[in-house]
Amino acid sequence: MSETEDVPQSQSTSAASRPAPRRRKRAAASSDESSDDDDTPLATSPAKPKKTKSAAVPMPGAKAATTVSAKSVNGNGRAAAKAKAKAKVKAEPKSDPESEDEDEDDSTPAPNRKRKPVAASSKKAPPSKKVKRESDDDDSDDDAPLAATTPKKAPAKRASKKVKAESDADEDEKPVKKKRATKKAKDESPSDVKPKKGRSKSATAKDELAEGEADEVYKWWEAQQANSGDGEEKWQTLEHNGVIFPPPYESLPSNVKMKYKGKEVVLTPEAEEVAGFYGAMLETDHAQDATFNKNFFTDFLKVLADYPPRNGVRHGAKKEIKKQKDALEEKYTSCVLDGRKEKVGNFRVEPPGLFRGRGDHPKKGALKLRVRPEDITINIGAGVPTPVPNMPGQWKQVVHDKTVTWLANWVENVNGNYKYVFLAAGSLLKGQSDMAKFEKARELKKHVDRIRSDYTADLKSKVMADRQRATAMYFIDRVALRAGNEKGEDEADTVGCCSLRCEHVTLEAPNFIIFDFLGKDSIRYYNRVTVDQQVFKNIRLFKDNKDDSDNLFDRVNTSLLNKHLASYMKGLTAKVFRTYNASITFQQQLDEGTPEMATVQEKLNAYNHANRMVAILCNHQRSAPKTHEQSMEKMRERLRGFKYDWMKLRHVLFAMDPKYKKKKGFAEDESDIDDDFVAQHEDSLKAKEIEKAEKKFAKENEKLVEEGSTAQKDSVLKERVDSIKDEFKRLAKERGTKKASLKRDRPPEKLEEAVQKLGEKIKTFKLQMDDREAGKEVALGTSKINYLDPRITAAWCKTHEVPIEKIFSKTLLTKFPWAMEADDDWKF
DNA sequence: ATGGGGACTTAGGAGGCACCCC
DNA sequence: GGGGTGCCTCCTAAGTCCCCAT
Repeated sequence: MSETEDVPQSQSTSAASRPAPRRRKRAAASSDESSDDDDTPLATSPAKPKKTKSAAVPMPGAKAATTVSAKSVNGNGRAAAKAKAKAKVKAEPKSDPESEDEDEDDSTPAPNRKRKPVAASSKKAPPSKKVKRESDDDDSDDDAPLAATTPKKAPAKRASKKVKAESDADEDEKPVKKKRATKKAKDESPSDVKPKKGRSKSATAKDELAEGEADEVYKWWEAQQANSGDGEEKWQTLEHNGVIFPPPYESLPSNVKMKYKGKEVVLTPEAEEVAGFYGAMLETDHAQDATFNKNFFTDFLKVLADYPPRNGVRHGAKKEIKKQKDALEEKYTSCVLDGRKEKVGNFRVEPPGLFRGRGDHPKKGALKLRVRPEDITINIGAGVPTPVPNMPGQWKQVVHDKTVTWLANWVENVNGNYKYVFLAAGSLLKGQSDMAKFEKARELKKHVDRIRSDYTADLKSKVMADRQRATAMYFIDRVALRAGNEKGEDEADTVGCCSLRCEHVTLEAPNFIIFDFLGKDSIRYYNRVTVDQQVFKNIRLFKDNKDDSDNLFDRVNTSLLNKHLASYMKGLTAKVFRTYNASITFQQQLDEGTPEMATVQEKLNAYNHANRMVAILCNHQRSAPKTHEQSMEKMRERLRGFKYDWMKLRHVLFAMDPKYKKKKGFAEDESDIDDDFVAQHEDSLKAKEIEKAEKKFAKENEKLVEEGSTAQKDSVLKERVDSIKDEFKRLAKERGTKKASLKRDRPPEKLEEAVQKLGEKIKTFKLQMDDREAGKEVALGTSKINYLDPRITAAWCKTHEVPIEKIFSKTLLTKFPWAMEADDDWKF
C-alpha cells in the first residue's frame, strides 16, 4: 500500500499510461542541453523523469529536517530554472571564496558511522532501537580508507592476456553465443594455460583425475600463471553430470484438504503444490504483504484454471532418508576440470516456489515455475558424454564454451534473469579469481594517492560532469558506497552512488552530509558524515533546482565513472574501492588494535572489532537476533552473579585482614550490586539450593528403595533445608557490612587466588557482552567472505598465535587455501 | 550514447545443527 | 539429556561490470 502515492508532477512527457512509474530509467547524462558548459557547472537536470515513490525515504526525520541548501523555487519552467541555475552556478565558486581551497581536511574516515534507526519499510529495527555503532564518528585519526600504506610487495603478476580460439572442437554442437568469445585470439598450446609447477606430469585428464582422487591438493597459487581476464579460456577439458532436478511434487494424504469458504476443495497435485507454497508462508510477513498476495493469487488462479479442482486424491511416498538423497546427488557434486576433480557449487536446480523478492519488489509472491531440462543449457567439454537429465526431457542446448566457467544455466521466469551453476567457492577457478580480486585491490595502493588528489582537485572543476564525477568518487572512496547502476521499473527501488536522488542526501551546516537511502537488498544506509567543505558546496549545487526525486548526479553514471577509473589503472572500477578500503582498514585496525600480551579471547575480540569496523564501513547489516535482548538480560544477570561472588570473596578477605582493602584492584566497589539486588540474588540462590536439596533427597530415597532399604524420613530433608535457610540468614546479616565469612575456611592465599581468577572471568565476560551488544546488528560474515584479504588473517594468526580455525569456518578454510601460506609479516 | 544480454560477485535470511548451560 | 541458542551452510536474490548491437 503506501507506495502508490507517486507524484506525477514534473515529468513533462511520459506520464500517464504506465501506472505510477517509480523512477526514471536513465540518468540522462546526456549532453543535450547547453552541455559542456565547460565553465559552467550547471545544475540543470535534463529530461525530467517521472516520479519517484515519495515513500521511499524511510526516515522522516532525516529527510525533511535540515535542508540547509538553498532550495527555493523548484522549477516548473524548466528553461527558466535552467537559466537561473546557470547564472547561479557561474557565480557560485566565487560566492564563497573563503572556503574554496583550504580544507584539505581529510576528514570523514571510513568506519565511523552513527547508525540511525531504521526505516519502516526496510526490515531492520525501528528507529529507536538502532544503536550507534561502536566508535563514534567524526574525524578521527583513524581514517582508514584514506591512509594509504606503502605497498609491501609487488602486486599481481598477471599473465598477459592469453586468449585462445575456441578450439575447433566446437563445431559439432550448437554454436556458442557471440559475446566475449569474439575476443579470443588464436590458439596456443594448452600447456600455455595450464599451470606448470605443482604438476608432476602433463598427464591426460584421466591420469590427473586419479591424482585428484588421491586427494592431493593442487597448489595452483604456487604455479605461475594468473588466470583472470575476461574472454580468456578458463579451462581445457571439462566433464560433469549436469544438474539434478528437484523431486516431483508428492501429494498430501487424501485426508488433508484445503477449505475454501468452509468447503473442502480437492485440488489437483499441480494446484495443491502451489497452494502449499503459500501455506508454508502463512506465518511469515510475506503473507501480510499486499503485493505478495496480489501476485500470488493472480498466479494461483491461473494454475487453478489449468488444473481445476476435482475429486479424488492420491498420495505418494514418504520423505527420503538423507542418505538416499546424498547417494542420489553424489555424482552431481563434482566435476572434472582440466583433469582435476572440482566441487560443483549449486548443482541443485532451484525448485519451484513463490518469488521472495526483497524490500518492496513489485514481483514478490509471483509463482516461480518448475525448471525443466528444456530450460537448461549445459556447458561441457567437447567429446565427453553429455549428462542425462534425471527427469524426462532434453536439454535446451549443449555448448562447449571454454571462455566461461558455468556448467549449466537457465532463464528464470519471474524476472527473466539468468541462473547459473558454477563451481564451488573452493575450486581453482573461483580461488584464482578471488586472489586476482585482492591483487587488483592491492594494486590500487599504488594509484590511490594520485586518484585522490585528482578528484579532490576536480571537486572544483568548471565542468559539471567532472565535478559530479569527482564528488561521486569521493563518496565511493570515503564512505564506500556501491557504484549504483540504474535499475528498472520492475525491480525494488534501491540506489547506489551514481543513482542517488536528491531526497537521499541532506545537508547539515557546516559540513555534514546525511545519507539516507535503501541500498542493495533494500538495506537502509543511514550515515551522517563530515565532508570536505567543497563536497558540501557541490551537493548544495547539485541539488539546487531539482526535485527530491531527481538524480543527484545527472551527468554521471557507472559506465562513465568506471571508464574514468580505468584510465588510472587497468581493471579499476568502483567496486575495487570497496575491496581496497575494506582490506586496508582491516589491516590497519589489526595493526593498531591487537594487544600483544593478551589471551586468545582478547585477541579474538580485537579481530572481531577490526572486522566490525569494516562491516560498518560497508554497511553490512543483519537483523538483530530475535532473542538478543533476552539473552543480554540473562548475561547481565549472570554478570551480577559473578560480581556478587567476587564481592563476597573479597569481603571474606577483608574480614580476615583489613589490609586487603588496600590491595590493588581489591577495593573496587560494585555499583550495580546494591542491597536490593543482593537480597533478590540471595533469595534466588536460596530457592535454587533448596530445590537442589529436595532433588538430591528424592534421588537418594529412590536409590535406597531400589536397594531394598527404607527411605529417609522427611525430617532429614527438613533439617537440610533449615540449614540452608540458616546459612542465608547469616548472609542476610552480612549485607552492607563489607565483611563476610565462609562455611568452610580457606587460607588467604587461596582466597586471593580465587578473587584474582574471578576478576579475570568477570573481565572477559564483560568483553563478551560488549562485543555482543555492539555486534547485534552488524553482519561480520559478508566482509569476511568477500572483502577482507584472507592473507591478512592468515598472517595475523601466525603473528599472534591464534589458531585460524577460531576465525575461519571450515568452508572459509576451503575457500582460502591460497591464503594460508602467507608469511607472518605479510601485509595487504 | 543507450540499452539489453550475459557472467560473475556480493548479500541477507532460513533453516539445520553442534554446542552449551542448566 | 533436553531444550534453547548461536553459528554455519545453503539458498537464491541483487548487485557490478563488460560486451555488443543499435
